[in-house]
Amino acid sequence: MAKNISIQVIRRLPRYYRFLSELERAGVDKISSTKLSSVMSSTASQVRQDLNCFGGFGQQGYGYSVSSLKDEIGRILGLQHLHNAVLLGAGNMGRAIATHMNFEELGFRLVGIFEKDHRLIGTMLRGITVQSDEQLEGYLLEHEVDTAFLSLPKDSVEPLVEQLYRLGIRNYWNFSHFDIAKKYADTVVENVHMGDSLMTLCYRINENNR
Amino acid sequence: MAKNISIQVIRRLPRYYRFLSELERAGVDKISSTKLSSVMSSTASQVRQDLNCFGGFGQQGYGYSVSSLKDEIGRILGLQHLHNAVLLGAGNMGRAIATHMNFEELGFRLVGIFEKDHRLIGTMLRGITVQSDEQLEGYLLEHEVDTAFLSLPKDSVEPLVEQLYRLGIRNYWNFSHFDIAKKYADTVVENVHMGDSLMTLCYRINENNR
DNA sequence: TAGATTGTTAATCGATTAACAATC
DNA sequence: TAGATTGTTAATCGATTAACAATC
Repeated sequence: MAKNISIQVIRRLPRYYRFLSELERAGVDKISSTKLSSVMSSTASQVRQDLNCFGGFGQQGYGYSVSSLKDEIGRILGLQHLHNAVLLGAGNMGRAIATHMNFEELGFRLVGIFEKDHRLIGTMLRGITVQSDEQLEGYLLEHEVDTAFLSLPKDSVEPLVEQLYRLGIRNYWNFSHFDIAKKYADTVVENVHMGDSLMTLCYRINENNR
Repeated sequence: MAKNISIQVIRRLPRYYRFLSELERAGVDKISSTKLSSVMSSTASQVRQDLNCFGGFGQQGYGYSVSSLKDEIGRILGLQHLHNAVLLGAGNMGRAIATHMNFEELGFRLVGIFEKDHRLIGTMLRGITVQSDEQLEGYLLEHEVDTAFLSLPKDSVEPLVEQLYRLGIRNYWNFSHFDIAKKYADTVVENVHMGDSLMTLCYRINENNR
């Protein structure tokens, strides 16, 4: 049982999963750690170390079976059991998330969308009717939801997370700059900070041109 | 001149910048590394080490001036000089990016949007008319653009990057799964892989519930 | 069996943390 | 001056890489 896997290894798992899915689709049966590392722009050592955090999935002298390694990593990620999630905020970013992501392949099921702006309430996204944020509490009390996707500005997120936390939501996919984990220690928070990403790109462009 | 700053440090710079901007807005004049580290959920040592990669911005016995440290980090990131960028793909994600990001505060200026789908061509986003992808080459030849934002599916990105690279674009903000940096070694690529982010969240939720 | 490639231990490298002299 | 806090060197910690025995 997971002996404290480092976050670096965890963040590589989705990439292994993606590359193995591609190889499987391309009809590749087996792959060595050396070949897999070249696809990953990594080293064979790292591939073997990473995989052996979870078990010995290879066969000496042969390599790894693509499809069964892919399945193993999917299982390690926990993609087979879907978490019900609500999306808070149906603005531009919320709509992009709702329509763009294949949640069911990523471990989640989007079950409800909530929004403050009356012009958006009642519209449909991905077959889901956008509800008023006033209906959120009632909805959460009646449905099994454990995760919230937050695509609202920071100032709206702070009071919203208070409500969500009170209602038992502990897992957050957070696009805002509100620091959920600092205020609520027993939460699992995955931040997507696209502004930080752009600033990092800016730095690296300038660094590159020196 | 930047003595090979580690990517870990670089990725923390936008966070310093954000927190310092907040403190400045809140009217805070000075801050110690200890206080800044608690805002950052980091250590005082790390804050001082990070900052001293770029110079001694503090004053012994006093701490750091919030506004001038913020300015310094903005300058290090290179936010004062805007890079002209085109957005390729005006689907859901592209529209969210175009309308949602404050590019001018993040080191970029969005100057053109291009799309294949005829239903979207001619629509306006952020005051910019969406153009046909057939006009891309002509546009790039006539305008000074050094960066492309890619919000299209992987299969469209591969041939598109070939065209962009040929036209001299070396900097990419990439939302697709096409591995630009592997094929073109002299590019600067910042990937945003939201699917990977969700899978990581899934892993961590399950890990947390064990 | 011989060749290939894993699983795993050891060595290296680099990042984080601690300590403290310098100094405002 | 005394107190506070930096800048910087040294110590620690952990991640990556290398090496190689195990084994298919």
